[in-house]
Amino acid sequence: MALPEGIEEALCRCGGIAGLMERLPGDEALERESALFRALADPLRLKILAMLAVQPLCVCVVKAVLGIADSKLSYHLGVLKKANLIAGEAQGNWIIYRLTAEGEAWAQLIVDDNGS
Amino acid sequence: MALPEGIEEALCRCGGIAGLMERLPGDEALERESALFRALADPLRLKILAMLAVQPLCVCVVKAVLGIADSKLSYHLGVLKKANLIAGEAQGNWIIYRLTAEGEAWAQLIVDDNGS
DNA sequence: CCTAAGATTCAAACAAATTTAAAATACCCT
DNA sequence: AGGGTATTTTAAATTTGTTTGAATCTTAGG
Repeated sequence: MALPEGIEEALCRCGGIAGLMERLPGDEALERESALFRALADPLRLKILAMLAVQPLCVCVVKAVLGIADSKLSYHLGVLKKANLIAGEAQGNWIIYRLTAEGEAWAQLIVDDNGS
Repeated sequence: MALPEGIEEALCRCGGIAGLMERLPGDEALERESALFRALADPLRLKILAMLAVQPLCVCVVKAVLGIADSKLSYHLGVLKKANLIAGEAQGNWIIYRLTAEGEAWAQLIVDDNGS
């Protein structure tokens, strides 16, 4: 395999193909990180995070703001929960969701860059 | 709609449902951000970003490291390119990909948290 | 020109995520 | 206990994203 000038030399300096491979994150780390991004990869879910960044909310308020079906909302809340971005706590008839520490960090990023 | 204690009061303080909606990022911002996360939501693509964080590389070297089919790699490079995370420049027979400024920022995050 | 190597495109097959509507669960209140 | 509200679960239908292999494009070099 011939290589373009510049690349070959730089590649040698970092140990060739083998050296490059050693520097990369392991498969489980990549799997874990991509799973997090997958949870963030939906506008509805980002909107939920932005809402919960304002204050903890019960499902019914989130539903009122988004205007979507119960089960659809429940699905998306489940995705965010499984990704450890939010956590729900039952309080009487309601379940109140709030951001986790990790969720807060990401919500910050979303709200900061809101294009407004 | 009755609400749990604490939530209703806090909700009033921020302008009720209407007040909450005003605080959220607009649809186009959410669409734009979720599109970025969608591009990051795959372990193979994160691995490519990690590689390019070491140094710019031609497609053939990336392929040698990942061990996947040409067209598969091309697809994923296309996704990253469309998300503005990488850019390719032709040099003779090769195309050399490098991280964009935005790509660098995200690659940093990935490499930092590699669990090793 | 012709060929070979590097890379992309296309369409079909496949896999994964999302939506929908119905049914189920859990809790409070009388 | 029974009824009503809030939320989740399930399974089927749909949509979206990914893989595969064949065909195409581009460029360098004989």
